[in-house]
Amino acid sequence: MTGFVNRSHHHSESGARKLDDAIENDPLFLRATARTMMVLSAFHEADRPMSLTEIARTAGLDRSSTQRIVHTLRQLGYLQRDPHDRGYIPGIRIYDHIFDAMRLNDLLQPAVPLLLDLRRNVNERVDLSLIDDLRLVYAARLPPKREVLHAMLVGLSVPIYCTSAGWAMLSHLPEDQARDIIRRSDRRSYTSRTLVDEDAIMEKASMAAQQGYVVAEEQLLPGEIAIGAAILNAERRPIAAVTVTALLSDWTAEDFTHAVAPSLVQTVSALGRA
Amino acid sequence: MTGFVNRSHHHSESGARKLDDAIENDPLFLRATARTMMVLSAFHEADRPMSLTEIARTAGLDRSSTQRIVHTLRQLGYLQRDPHDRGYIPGIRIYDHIFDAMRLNDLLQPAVPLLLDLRRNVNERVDLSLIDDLRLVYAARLPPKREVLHAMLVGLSVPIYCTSAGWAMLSHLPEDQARDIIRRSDRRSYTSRTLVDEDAIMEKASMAAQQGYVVAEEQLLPGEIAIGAAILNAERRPIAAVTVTALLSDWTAEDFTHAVAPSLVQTVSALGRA
DNA sequence: TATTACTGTATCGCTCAGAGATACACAATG
DNA sequence: CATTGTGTATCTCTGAGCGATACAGTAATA
Repeated sequence: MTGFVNRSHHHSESGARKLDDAIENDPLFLRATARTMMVLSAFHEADRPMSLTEIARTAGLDRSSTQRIVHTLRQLGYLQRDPHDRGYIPGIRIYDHIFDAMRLNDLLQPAVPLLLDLRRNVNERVDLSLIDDLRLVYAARLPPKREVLHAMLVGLSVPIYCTSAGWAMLSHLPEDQARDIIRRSDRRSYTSRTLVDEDAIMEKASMAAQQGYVVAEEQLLPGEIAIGAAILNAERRPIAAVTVTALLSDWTAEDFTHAVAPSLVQTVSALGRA
Repeated sequence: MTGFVNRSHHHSESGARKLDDAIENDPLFLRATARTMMVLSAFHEADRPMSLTEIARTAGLDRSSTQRIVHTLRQLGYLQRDPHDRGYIPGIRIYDHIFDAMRLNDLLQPAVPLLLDLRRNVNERVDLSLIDDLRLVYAARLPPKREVLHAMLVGLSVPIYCTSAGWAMLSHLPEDQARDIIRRSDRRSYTSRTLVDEDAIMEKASMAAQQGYVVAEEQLLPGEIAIGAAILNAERRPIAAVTVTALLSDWTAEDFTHAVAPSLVQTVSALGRA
């Protein structure tokens, strides 16, 4: 158990399969570009440096093509050898791109001060996540005092179907779209309390619709409680969500809700207007 | 003035030029892969959504090729249209890769708790940066209470020649390598106090060598003071640096140094052993 | 209202970039 | 010792994709 929720719900249907379809029908689709990104994506599956053969297998390419792509990406700084020369790892140039992505995201810039205010009010972990099909991807994370790396990492993704933020997003979608997301999700039980039943999840979404927020207890991790609310754009479609996360050892569910919900709702509504 | 230091010191010598060289001599170098990454890199130069033509010009490609690459990257989620449909911006899939890069970096994982300890001791901003040729790239950032986005962004890069962390790195390199880095740097004066003279910079490096840390006053931003120290790997080569940054309105240089230096030195030495 | 200059999008031949088979030196296994 | 991994290198043949060209829509000019 690595503690990372990522890597479990991949969005690539066996990688190469999707590629074939695109090539057939789409004359503008470049195989070479897709292959390049598939090599970079191969590291999603890994928890240690990867060998050329491993990358090839994971990306669904042959060793020769992989060799050339890896070689090129290495020249460019997007891949590098592990410090102990045990394999390849993502290179430092990746950092440039996340910087650009966040810099050019016009939700993030105004969000940070408001998120900091929220954290000061509630004094618990505050995260902002962006929607990506079936996932929520953390884009800004404000960890409390004592934390470990993974709680700080931008880019961690969690499923929609079993998170408070996810339920809050579902509550702002038409019912058929919401159900479609739930159905397509690979619903696994992260804890004994994880919701996997479609109707039970829709129930949570409707609570979110009524209240403007929704609470999730022990959906991803035992002992964890989270409250989430969605951020809507001008067309009232959900584009992001804010989550406050705490430990059940510190709060009862009711106390937590009463303490946090008002500030949270105020924050997301301010972000929606921005 | 955007407040971002990035985008000033690019590492690509006109982009296309470097590509030509590589293709000539290197049979394993894939033009298509390089072109793909050049399209993604085009956003380094931008501070707003980019049009196809802008991307093409910045990446040094023609519009047709750019169209196909952009189209493909968009299908894959690495690019997306701006919410207001004013142009292209980096897509959400980028976040996956930074997550992988940080997750697989075996310096970061053990570093975070130590950096948090350090920040608790000094109660000022703490950053960990990785070396990349002439640059330092922020990989972990612990902002103090009140901050804005850019102070939190992983992937921001700053020059080596005019930062405390950079001087600390230089102090652990052979003199010729250090001077080479300085000479190749595009030395601009960010403030009136920015050091641009090679010997003056080497002087700072030698101070870092003696003390194990070095202080930089108003090198990048007026009113800012920073203290940096290098992290060495097993072969005693500098691979990263830790910086503590504060405001001159809160500290005199001496007070700051006395308060922070011991904790900082202890932190980097612990990280070096890890 | 025309005009000019942008957008994004689409089509189509020709050709060289690159796919993929194959080989090799080396290291770490059994 | 054989086996299976690693990274690296070389070659031929072909179809992926280069880049020219065109077009509809929009925005800002005159």
